[in-house]
Amino acid sequence: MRTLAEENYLKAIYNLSQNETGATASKLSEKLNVKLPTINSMVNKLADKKLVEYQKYKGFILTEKGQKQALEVIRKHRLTELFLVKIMGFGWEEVHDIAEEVEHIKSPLFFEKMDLILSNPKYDPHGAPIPDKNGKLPKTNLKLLSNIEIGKTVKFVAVSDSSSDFLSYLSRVGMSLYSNIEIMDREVFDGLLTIKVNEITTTLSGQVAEKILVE
Amino acid sequence: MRTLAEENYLKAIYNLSQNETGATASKLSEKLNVKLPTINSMVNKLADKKLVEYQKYKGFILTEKGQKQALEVIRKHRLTELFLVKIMGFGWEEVHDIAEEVEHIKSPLFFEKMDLILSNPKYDPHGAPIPDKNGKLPKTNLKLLSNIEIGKTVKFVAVSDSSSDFLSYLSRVGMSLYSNIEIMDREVFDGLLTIKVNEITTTLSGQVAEKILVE
DNA sequence: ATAATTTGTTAGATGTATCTAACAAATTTA
DNA sequence: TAAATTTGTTAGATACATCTAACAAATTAT
Repeated sequence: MRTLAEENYLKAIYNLSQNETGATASKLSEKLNVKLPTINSMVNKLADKKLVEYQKYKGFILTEKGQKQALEVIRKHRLTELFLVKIMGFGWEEVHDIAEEVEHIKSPLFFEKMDLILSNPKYDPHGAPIPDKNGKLPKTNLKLLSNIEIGKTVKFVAVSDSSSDFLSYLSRVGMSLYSNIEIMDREVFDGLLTIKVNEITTTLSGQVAEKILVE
Repeated sequence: MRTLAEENYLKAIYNLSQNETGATASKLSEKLNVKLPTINSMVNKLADKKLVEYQKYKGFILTEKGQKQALEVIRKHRLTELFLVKIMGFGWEEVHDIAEEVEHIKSPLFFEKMDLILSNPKYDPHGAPIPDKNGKLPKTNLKLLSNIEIGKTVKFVAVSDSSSDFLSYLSRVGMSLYSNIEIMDREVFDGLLTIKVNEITTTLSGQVAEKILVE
């Protein structure tokens, strides 16, 4: 049986692989808060199980089997987040940590019921796509708010950081998913951004703008 | 931090202590599906942590601290069962196994929200009392259906077996919680019981009658 | 292109939870 | 009560997931 640690490694490798930089030992180490030698021995085990492929001193990639398993866990995570928000009344900034625990529940029935109650949802409360039962992801074509030209108006559809701190900050400045954002101005020096959301003009730092996904 | 195994031992010891026979190593071994030497070393650890008291070759009892922790887990289990039935639409025969997993979620917020949604419920879907936040249990005065005199009418308020097999059987013969049961006849030889529920006459074996709690 | 730094690996230890084999105590049975 | 059985304990092994210390390879900087 898949252990808790294994599930977390698969998920982390999957998530890192989505970035251009790919999944390396040190990145995993940082992400999972685990020392490098531990990463090494665990990845060796995952390789023995044909879940990841790797060669010494190169990065890791998930095999098809590994990716399928990673997506199962991610499906559980995202379904849970949406369930927590829609059915249980949590705020979008509260659900990440709870879902990190719930995603490891084995019972398929539990998640099938969530899926049913939520009517086969496609996106979680942070705009991330929910893989379907076969691990298929809805295609999305997202851009970073930090790259949009001045003058354009875009729709806020996802965040790339689900931490409570970040999401609370967004809520505090009145930004919520699916609102329209008009790009008023951008400071060349540091990317400081002036935007208009719901008739209100706000200023966001470059770091924040990089975590906001729009279309 | 409390481990998963620890929580399961505390819960099992608590449950066994409720029976007259008390919690012994071999009973725990059977209940947890773990060999005797494992029980031994685990109970030693729990004793080091002042969660149980025990002397060699005697049974175990929970300390106040151990009992408090056991009741926390039991609270989570029973809240979860009720949530699964009332909010998620599961049948009472489906929820035990799922709750066995969910009860180990750490997030207090998750269970506080369930408690809120369910309005501080007092009983789970099997009639078992839900400990409150301080570990207090509502007093109940239950009798076994197998001990009720012929001619009496009683109310079905709980079961002592939450397994899917048992509960599906009860549903199949039309018995659900809070229905009134009239004792028509009892066979002296084997306790075979004839009862009337909702105008329908049914026969239950002695073993089944022992798992049905009434008042 | 060599030195310094970063990144990755090996070796060996630790804590948790489990096991089997061997034995000891308590209880039951003849 | 002595033998048989059941129940409990000790000793030692194993798998998992982690660690530190030491070293090796790859990358970057001088």
